[in-house]
Amino acid sequence: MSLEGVCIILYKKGQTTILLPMNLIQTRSVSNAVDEILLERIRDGTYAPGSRIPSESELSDELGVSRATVRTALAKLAANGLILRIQGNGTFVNARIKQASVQPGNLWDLVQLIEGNGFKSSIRLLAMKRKPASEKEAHVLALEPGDEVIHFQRVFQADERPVILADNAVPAALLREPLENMDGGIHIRDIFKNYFHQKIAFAITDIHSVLIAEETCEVLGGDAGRAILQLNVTFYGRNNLPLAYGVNYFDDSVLRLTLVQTWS
Amino acid sequence: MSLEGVCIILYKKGQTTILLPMNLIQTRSVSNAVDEILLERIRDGTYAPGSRIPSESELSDELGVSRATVRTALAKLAANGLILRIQGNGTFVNARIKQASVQPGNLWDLVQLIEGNGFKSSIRLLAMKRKPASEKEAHVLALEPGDEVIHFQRVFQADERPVILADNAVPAALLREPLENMDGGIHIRDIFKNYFHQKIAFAITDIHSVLIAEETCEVLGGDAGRAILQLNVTFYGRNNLPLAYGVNYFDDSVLRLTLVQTWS
DNA sequence: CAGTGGTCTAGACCACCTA
DNA sequence: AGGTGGTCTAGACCACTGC
Repeated sequence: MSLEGVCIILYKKGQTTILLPMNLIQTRSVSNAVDEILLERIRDGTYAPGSRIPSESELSDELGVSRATVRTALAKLAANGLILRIQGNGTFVNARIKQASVQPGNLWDLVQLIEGNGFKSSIRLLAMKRKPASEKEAHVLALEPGDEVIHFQRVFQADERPVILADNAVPAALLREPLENMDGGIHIRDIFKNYFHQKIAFAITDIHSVLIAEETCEVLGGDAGRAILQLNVTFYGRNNLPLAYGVNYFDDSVLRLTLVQTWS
Repeated sequence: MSLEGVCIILYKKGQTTILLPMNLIQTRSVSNAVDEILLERIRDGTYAPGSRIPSESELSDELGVSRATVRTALAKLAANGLILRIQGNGTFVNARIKQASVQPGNLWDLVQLIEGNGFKSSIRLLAMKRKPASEKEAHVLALEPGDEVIHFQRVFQADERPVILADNAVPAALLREPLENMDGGIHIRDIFKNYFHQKIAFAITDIHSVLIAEETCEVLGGDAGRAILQLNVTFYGRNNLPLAYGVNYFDDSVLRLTLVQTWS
């Protein structure tokens, strides 16, 4: 196998041997490594937009892995809309992908949403407190009336400009570690891992259109009375138990919510 | 192989042999057949919500196919959020899936959106005409000023009640068959196949929040000045060329736009 | 520890497209 | 006809989970 998955990946490009920068490596599996190599070649233009990339067998030979492994990597790229696969013809780089701002499976990832729109994202924690669950929160999180939740209010900023107002509620009973000095900027997956010792299995997102509320307008700015998007996200753990409920408001004239969907 | 993919599928359930109804069969591949069998077992409660389903090896033995084939079927179910897979433990039926109204890859499929909300869908063609492309349409469809488009205006109904106003534009130059007697109710994939001799490769959808326009309100009814969702969909062919541009308006208080997203 | 899902291989055949 | 992606197999090993 010509791929070393430990910390550095070597591969041949034409005649030369390339050392892939370590910061690109986030994988422990060969197919993920292949995925990252191909992704990098698409990004740096080695595989130009619209052009045909090498066939499965060629990639399999070049990288020294089986064709099945190449296929799982290609399947991931195709699912994210980066390549188009046409039976009997070849695999092509999707030239329109830049238009998309989020991956289909990451609608809840606000950082990705902001950066997919070409901004630099940052997060500011407005408030964090423990309080009884609202009726809606109790219903969604399957709590009894009076049960407490931890409530976070955060603002996501694009190039320092506030663009998303995010409210999140988590049952206080789930907390396992003290919340002091919590870094509001980390990924929700890690928040749950570090402070709640839970793994998130899936999320269900509701997309609504609403008139902007006064308090929201004060945070986000802009005209009163305009229509904005409201994304309600419920995160679930492994046994279908709800872990968190979030309500996110943002202006779709600033942040475009654009999804690519490949034909099955 | 104990599966016959031709038109009838036989499989064992406990001790009995089951004849799967023909109307459930839409596949020519073994893994699709397995997928449909498992889907049917989830729907009819053979695999109860939240429960653990048989392991990959058990399914592979029972159905007489290889484990890899079972895995591709399970991967499809997992991608649609119907099952949760936990390494070292098992595969579980997602008990919350009923809450979702659309599959992640089918945001543009308005029929699925309506039926996912539990209504019976029907489509009414309001107008169909040939006219010069608007500025926006010309831009999105890569047309020259003055080029003509075929313009459809349709209303999607949920239990006979109008819920979605859909405008679609297709470059007239792409038309290959006369459009008379066109059935506005068929799938867009088939419209393109039958009348344009084109295959759709992927779609890019933009989600916006807007105040309802007067004309839209006349069709959909309800309060003037309320916020509704606007989905702009561009369909592309194989070589990244745009094939159609659609603008869909609907009220998210009637039709919920809900997506399941499984954790990678 | 045994059983589960996750990864990978080497090889085979098929369906489809282009030339 | 030759090459492409699509499907399938049989077998192997690994990583993780729960007992």
